[in-house]
Amino acid sequence: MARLSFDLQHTDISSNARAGVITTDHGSIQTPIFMPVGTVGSVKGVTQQQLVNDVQAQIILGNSYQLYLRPGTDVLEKAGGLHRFNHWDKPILTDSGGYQVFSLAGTRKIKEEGVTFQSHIDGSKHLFTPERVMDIQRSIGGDIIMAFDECPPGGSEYGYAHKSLELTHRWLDRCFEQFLSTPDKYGYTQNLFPIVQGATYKDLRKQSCDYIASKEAPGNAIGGLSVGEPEPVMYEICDWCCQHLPKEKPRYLMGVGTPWNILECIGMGIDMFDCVMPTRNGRNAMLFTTQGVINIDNKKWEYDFSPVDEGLPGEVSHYYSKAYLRHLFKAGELLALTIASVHNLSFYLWLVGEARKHIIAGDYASWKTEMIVRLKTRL
RNA sequence: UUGGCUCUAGCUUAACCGGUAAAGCGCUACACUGUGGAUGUAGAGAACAGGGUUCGAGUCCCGGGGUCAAC
Repeated sequence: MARLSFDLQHTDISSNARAGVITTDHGSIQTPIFMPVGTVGSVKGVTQQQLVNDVQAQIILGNSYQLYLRPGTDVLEKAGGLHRFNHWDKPILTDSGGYQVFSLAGTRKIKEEGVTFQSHIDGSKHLFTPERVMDIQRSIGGDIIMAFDECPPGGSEYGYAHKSLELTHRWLDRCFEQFLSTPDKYGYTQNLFPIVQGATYKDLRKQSCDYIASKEAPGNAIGGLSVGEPEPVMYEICDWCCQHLPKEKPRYLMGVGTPWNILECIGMGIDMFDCVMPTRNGRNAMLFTTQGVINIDNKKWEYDFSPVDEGLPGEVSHYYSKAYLRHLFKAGELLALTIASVHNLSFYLWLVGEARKHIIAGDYASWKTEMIVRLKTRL
């Protein structure tokens, strides 16, 4: 039972992209990697078997805010942790709830101590402090757990971003103090990743990168991007952060993004991604394919009996036709949501796998440029 | 057969006294980035065939359909 390690195997000669292997007590992860989001302990609409066999997911997310509210840490502890509760034997990463408090909760009050907020489920009042969030994530039992941060909205003013960043850093100290003084609960090692903030301001981001790096955590995350700022700004800040974060540790860009976002950011040196887009947009009939973006709800697919995506190796994308999947969406069938989610996740995992191959082959930059044009095509 | 009620967009319903037709759902598109089967935005689409009164009719009259009740 050991701390998470990162074996950096290849650095692309044509870009800053890297290929590596992350090792945890629940197995290893080939990077760059995309991590499906499993908010309440399930990836919406997708079974664990489908995640393993069709999607070929190597690690999934869980959400502290959601799991704390329901079913509650008591149930998770009695179950023996989330891995046993949802029967997922591979690595799990849990988000701290910092983002959810900002995006989901109704009224919230941010103070030095922590955040008081109202549950989006029943309106009940709760207090999240860095210590409390560490305890919750200890109970959930993720292999990777995240620091409790404040995620200021895109376009935040410098003054606010600065104050927010300082608070996030003070909270980070408390997270580490609590994390290091509490034991692993289920016999395997948990790893705490700190999160860079600083909105769209380079000096704040650099300051944050330096502070985060000083924690010497086994991995580092970049938060507060794709929260409303223009895409070029997101790229610029991501690139900047990559330049200032340790090379020998995995870099995790939180909550991003579109397939082309992922390829661009891999080129900057990001190793890990998570995003709700493949599943959420999938449930809303948006398919990401090897040929471009499809809105399967569109009338033009009514009589198209070709497979959802012939270019993808996985079975799901060949098994069903576009016309059939459109029909299922129109009919409001549950199966539509599942097929779209499994397909999109398969595509995302295939995409990062291809990226890895081209990093190792040393032609990532040219492959990426060509690929992005194709993936952005609206079919 | 007689009497009452009723007829407006694909569906369900609005519109002061007669002044030039709105909405929800559905449909056609678009948006969605540490979750949202949600939501938002844009668009297409209508008066019971017909006739009359009137400067002007969804609105009044004749005629037609539906429905309920009595015979």
